[in-house]
Amino acid sequence: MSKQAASLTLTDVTAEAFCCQPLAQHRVPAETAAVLAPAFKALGDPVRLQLMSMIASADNGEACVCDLTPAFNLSGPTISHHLKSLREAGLVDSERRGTWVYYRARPAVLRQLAALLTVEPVTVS
Amino acid sequence: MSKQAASLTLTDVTAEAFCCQPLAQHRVPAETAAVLAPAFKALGDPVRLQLMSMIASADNGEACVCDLTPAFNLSGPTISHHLKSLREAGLVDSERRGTWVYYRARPAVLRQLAALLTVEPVTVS
DNA sequence: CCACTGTCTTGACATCTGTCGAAACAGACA
DNA sequence: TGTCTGTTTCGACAGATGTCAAGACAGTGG
Repeated sequence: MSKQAASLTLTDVTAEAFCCQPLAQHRVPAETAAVLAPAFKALGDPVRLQLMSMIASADNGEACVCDLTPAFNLSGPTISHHLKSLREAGLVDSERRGTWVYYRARPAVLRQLAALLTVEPVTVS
Repeated sequence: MSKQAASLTLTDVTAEAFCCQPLAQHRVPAETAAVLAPAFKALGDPVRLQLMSMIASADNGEACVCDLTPAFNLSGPTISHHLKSLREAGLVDSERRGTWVYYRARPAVLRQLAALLTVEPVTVS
């Protein structure tokens, strides 16, 4: 069978191909909702949505905190707090290299969320 | 002409084609983030994510509150509250027909969110 | 008009969230 | 070692959120 062997720790968004049937085609089961809702929640703040975009669209695929922080009128700790939210939601990874910390997007998770929201092009009658 | 007349209240997600460049291709501007974040926020609760799915995937495109409520171990007012959140986020519409109230998804908004999260298939080197 | 059913609003409550300043931690570099 | 810079954690606080019970509102049908 597939990756469903035993009671796998399915409760991890970062597992590749965790889901997703489009939300508009099949009812999202409670378990799936519990796993994916936190990711949407993380994107549900304007600051985090921008942070996510800045990270995902960065030239080399990663962004330094030192580049992210000045883009907002917010304190360092606050930005750090938001980045932690994104990290805990599985949307980004962080890595320290010397003095600076770099954040990198996890495209697989973004793809899952996008797949979930996918709607058929247009209802042609 | 289109709906863009003058300084249109662009701060409305429900405006067709309000956006969206994929988040991973261009930085999401603050204004766009402010408009779209509430939609993600609305999907950021497991109950609402399931409600959204139940509505969007309903047979005739609409779901009655009387069908939604029994699917959860939550009081009527609580479900109503969540449905209000979805409505205010522009994700669903509601209509009363006689005794029952029906909710219907707004596919255009879902499409915008999906477009925003779209990531290129796989980074082929 | 009155009662009954379905849905929403109100008021209350505990919890969570976004924000900051202060302090702690991690490396670089003298 | 000590100091400086960049980042995170801690502690605190106001405001938002999820939940419920009680009551208000909307339609149906006597």
